[in-house]
Amino acid sequence: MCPHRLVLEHVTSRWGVLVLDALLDRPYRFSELRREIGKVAAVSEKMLAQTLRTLERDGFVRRDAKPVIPPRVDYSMTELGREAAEQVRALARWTGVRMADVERARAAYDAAKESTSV
Amino acid sequence: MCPHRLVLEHVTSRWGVLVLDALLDRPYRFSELRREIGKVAAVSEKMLAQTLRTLERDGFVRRDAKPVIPPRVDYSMTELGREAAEQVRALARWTGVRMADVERARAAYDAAKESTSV
DNA sequence: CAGCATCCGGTACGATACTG
DNA sequence: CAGTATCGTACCGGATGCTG
Repeated sequence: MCPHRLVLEHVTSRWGVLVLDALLDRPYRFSELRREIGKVAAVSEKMLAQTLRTLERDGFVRRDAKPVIPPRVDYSMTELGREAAEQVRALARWTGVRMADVERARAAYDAAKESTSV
Repeated sequence: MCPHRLVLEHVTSRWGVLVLDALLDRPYRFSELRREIGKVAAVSEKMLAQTLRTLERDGFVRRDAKPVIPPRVDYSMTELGREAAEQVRALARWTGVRMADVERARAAYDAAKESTSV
C-alpha cells in the first residue's frame, strides 16, 4: 500500500481534522486544545495525545514542552502542517457550503427507497 | 455533532477516497471498479458496496442499474461528487509531493526518541 | 454479475486510575 | 497539568455463502 495513503489517513482522521483546524488559528496547550475541540466533539485524552503524536511525527505539529512545574506543553503548526491544514479546512468548509445539496440528495434517495420497499 | 462532519468522513473514508478518485476519470461497473481500486489496495465487495451506497445517498455518485441479465450497474460522478473528488485528489496529490518531507520528519522524530530511551 | 446476509476477529476508541 | 497504563467494548472491515 502506498505510504502516502497513510499520511492522508492521519490528516483526514476523525481527530486529525479537528486538531489541524484548531491549530491553524493559534497555538494551544494540551487541555486547552482538548476543550476547544470539545466544543465540536468530545475527544478523550488518549485519542488527543495519540493524534498529536502522530501528527508531530509526520512533521505537521510542533511540540514544545517547557520543563516547569506544573508542566506546560504548547502545540503549534509547522509550515508543512499549515499547508495540510489549509486544504483540510477548505474541504471541511466545502462540505458545509454544500450541505443543503447533500441533504436534498439524501431525502430523494430515502424517498426512492421507501417507495420501492412499500 | 455537526452534520457536515459526517459528510467529510464519508468523503475521506478509507475507500471513499479511492472510489472518488477512480470515478473522477470515468464511469465504472461494479467489478471493474473493484479491480481498479484493487491495484492500490484490496477492497472487499462488502465495503465497496457500502461505500458506494453511502456516496450515492449523499449525492456524490450516480448509480445506473440496467435491468438486464446478467445485471449491469454503472457508477459515475455527479457534479457535486466531482467537486468533492477534485479536492480529495488535490489533497492526495499533495501528500505525495510532500512525502519526502514527512519521511524526513519521521526519521528525525524517531532518532530523537531513540536517543532519549537509550 | 451485482450485492445482501451472516459470522467473526482485530482494533479503534472511551473511561478510569495512576505518575512526574 | 500533561500525559501513560490498563481494561472493556463497539464497530469496522474481511471471508464466505446465497439470491436474482
